Amino acid sequence: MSINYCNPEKIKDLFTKYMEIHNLRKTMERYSILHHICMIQGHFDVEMLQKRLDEDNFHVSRASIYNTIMLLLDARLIVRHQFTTQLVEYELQAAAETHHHAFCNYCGAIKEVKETHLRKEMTQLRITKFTYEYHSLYIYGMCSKCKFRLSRKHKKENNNNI
Amino acid sequence: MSINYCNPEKIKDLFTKYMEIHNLRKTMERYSILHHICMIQGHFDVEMLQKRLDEDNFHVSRASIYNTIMLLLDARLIVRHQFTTQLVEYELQAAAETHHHAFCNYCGAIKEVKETHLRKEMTQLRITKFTYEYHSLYIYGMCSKCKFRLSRKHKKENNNNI
DNA sequence: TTTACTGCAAATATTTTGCAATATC
DNA sequence: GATATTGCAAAATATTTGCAGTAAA
Repeated sequence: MSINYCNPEKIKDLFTKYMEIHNLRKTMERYSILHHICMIQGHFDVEMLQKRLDEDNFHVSRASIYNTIMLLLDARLIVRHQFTTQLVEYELQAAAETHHHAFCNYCGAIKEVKETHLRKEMTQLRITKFTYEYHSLYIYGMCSKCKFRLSRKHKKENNNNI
Repeated sequence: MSINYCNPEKIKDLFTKYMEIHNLRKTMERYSILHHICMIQGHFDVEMLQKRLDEDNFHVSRASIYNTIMLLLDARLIVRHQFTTQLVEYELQAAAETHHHAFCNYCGAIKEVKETHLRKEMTQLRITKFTYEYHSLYIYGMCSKCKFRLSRKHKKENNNNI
């Protein structure tokens, strides 16, 4: 149930500005990658992104995708998530800043959590000899489905022992 | 400047208890790996851990190190950090819970931040349909050294333009 | 005695790199 | 026209897996 709170045109303009400042070339590949990222609801990984581009008949090499993702990270237009060892995911910064992430340790589900109070506190955090730029907060635990499933399993096992 | 706030004996006992509950075998390898982790000040990676074990004439295979790390993560005795794409690091949970981490985007330095207020708030966080177990908070920004270095570089460039 | 665990090597997965071709400025 | 960027394939890196031997229970 994630909504992209993004304005694709605005994000594109920010990227253009970023590339101009850094004397980078504004290639079709880079714009196309960003465009498809804006079209994805929620998280994505490199695999998924390339598949979407291919489906849209715009093939971009793996190397270029990694290159562009690096630029977008540096431009602070996307953020990187890694909840488990296996999978690296990304998300539009514009979408990510609207919520925290709660990860279920038992089924891997990711729940988006609105919590403006905490976010405000952290943005106001002052660390000595350190200039705050951004942060990431991941909350780990058990989702309600798993809690229900595991409590039933537990009951069943106890009954079997009688 | 990181201190291991660990009591190796206590941590070993917790691991023993964990293995007994889960019907796992208490092997020399597993205890040796945990022992060496307790001896490391601050963060470590798989490479470093194996090197330390080898230096102590206790060779353990890569596979067993990964296996044991997985158990220790599951037992909540160590935590996993990944500040960048390249490097996965681990840390004793007992040490990690005493601080947050602030990562410098420009030189990669990791600063440990004492901030009990935030930690308490997060532990008290209640999310609907979700049972909190633990969280991770990373703060990203610029350390004072890089700020100084970059401001000097900037000044120098401006002078050259005159 | 049973079988979980280990070491080793091979397999898998992910990301980076070298280089010739191409497209941007 | 100069050169940054791309695609491709190969290389580098990190993690997992299969299997035979070993050791914990």
